[in-house]
Amino acid sequence: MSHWLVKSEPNTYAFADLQRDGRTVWDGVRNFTARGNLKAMKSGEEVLYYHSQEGLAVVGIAKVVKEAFPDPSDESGRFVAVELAPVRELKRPVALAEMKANPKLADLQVIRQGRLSVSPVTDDEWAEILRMAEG
DNA sequence: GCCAACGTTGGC
DNA sequence: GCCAACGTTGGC
Repeated sequence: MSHWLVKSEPNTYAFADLQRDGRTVWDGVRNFTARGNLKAMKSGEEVLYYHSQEGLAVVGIAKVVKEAFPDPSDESGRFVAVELAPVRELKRPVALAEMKANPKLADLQVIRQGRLSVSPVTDDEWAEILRMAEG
């Protein structure tokens, strides 16, 4: 099972919106690296939910409930979407600044490549972020 | 609000 | 196929 991280601007679609909706189509990704990551997601895999622009923290865990399919918002047919459902809110948000300050997370892809909206998280990184959130 | 980083587009 | 120009993202 792989783990992932997705970014969303909370004033556009916050984790609370996902909790309210129950599930959502994760569309609008227009970056080929991110597309590759979306295509690699398998049902049931868990995803860290990061708030960009405002919050700047991982706030919750979601899971993949539908694997990659053509992005309904993309007329070119080149991009894909998945569906995500909420798992739970973290006990405590883990801020980007904390992750940057943690040597165990030095290779976290979202830190190394800040603009990537969908990125993989290794098992060790996943465990470390959850430890930071929940002890 | 600014600016750096970087991915995509399009002309050649 | 290269590369300059452009647009967008996202942290600060």
